[in-house]
Amino acid sequence: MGDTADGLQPVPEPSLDEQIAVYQREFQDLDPQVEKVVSALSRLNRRMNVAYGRQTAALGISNAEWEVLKALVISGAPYRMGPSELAKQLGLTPAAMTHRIDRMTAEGLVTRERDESNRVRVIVELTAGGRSKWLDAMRAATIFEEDLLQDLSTEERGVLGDMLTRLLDRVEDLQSRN
Amino acid sequence: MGDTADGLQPVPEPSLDEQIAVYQREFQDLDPQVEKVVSALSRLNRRMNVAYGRQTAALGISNAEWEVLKALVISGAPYRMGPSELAKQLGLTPAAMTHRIDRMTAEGLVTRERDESNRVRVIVELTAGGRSKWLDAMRAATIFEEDLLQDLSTEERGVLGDMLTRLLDRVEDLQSRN
DNA sequence: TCTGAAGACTTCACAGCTAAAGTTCGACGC
DNA sequence: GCGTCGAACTTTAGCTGTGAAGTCTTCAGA
Repeated sequence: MGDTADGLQPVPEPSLDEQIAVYQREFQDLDPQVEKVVSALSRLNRRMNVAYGRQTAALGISNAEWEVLKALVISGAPYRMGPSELAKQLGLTPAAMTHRIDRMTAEGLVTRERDESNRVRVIVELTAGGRSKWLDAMRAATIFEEDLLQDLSTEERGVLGDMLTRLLDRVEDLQSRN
Repeated sequence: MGDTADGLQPVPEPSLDEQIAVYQREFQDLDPQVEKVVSALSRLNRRMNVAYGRQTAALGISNAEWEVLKALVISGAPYRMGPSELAKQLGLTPAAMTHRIDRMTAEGLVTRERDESNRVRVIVELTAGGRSKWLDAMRAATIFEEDLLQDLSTEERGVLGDMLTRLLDRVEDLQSRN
């Protein structure tokens, strides 16, 4: 018996267009143009996360930890944020944030201390080591990202960034009105 | 003392451009155009997953389960796949797939049986109920997706789909060569 | 000053994933 | 035939996340 043992084909991974063609057969009122955009977005993101994951793993941190480092750097000097603030930005529950900060503190990437001027609050602060890890990850990431966009001209990059920003505004708008 | 208790601002969520501006201060050789594209992609995807999650939750299934239903439908009639095939497509380990199939079998979304022609293999098959859930989720999803893209003209949608597809091809190429 | 309410974080119980070891079956060489 | 290898799935242990309850602190009003 050959490759296809009756019920199960190998199916390595259907191409985007194949996938959409099947969807159209199964679900008539589907706009293939819309579906192509959202399917590509979703696949692209999964692939990119895999790529980032490999890079951060090579640096001895996890993708999750890199997210925290990024948020702290983005907050600007002196690189301090509260756990719930971090949690909100990363889309996590405060409980998960507590655990992540535990781990990152143990690894020396951040410090955690009580805010003495308001003892309910906790201040998470980036350490020099954490900042240096961020830099390393950033260098690797930008190389990958430049590589990813290499086939797009400068104009195309601008157009793409603009359209994605508009989608982002739109989805934030949709979500704020519940 | 006002809003800003020394070290901690409220910072609801920095806009994309604010974020990139800070990045540029902290990391000189950053191409803001590239960064805008990748940051928008990442944020957009997170928001979209939240939206999908709400919709599938309203139907009584999880996002994870919806992914499985989609893969089975995409495989075409008779909607059968092996666990490891599914795992590969969804980017999961076989172990995770086993658990998901356990749950989905218990919920009547799929059936699991041994392939009698090759008793090492297992066949996961979509049930009528599972197919109907897929349809419900699909209806909700297309409404949301159409809504999301509403500000883009038909031409723009085409251009966006095309550019994203090129990025996808590129990232797959980068990953296949390890 | 005391009390109640609200906010910020942590703790607890549990769900879902990964990595690695285990099980079962089929294929191949002797 | 028989033993071994390899493939496909499952099982187990441990990690990371969620939701809900708990603790500690601050603030406003009696």
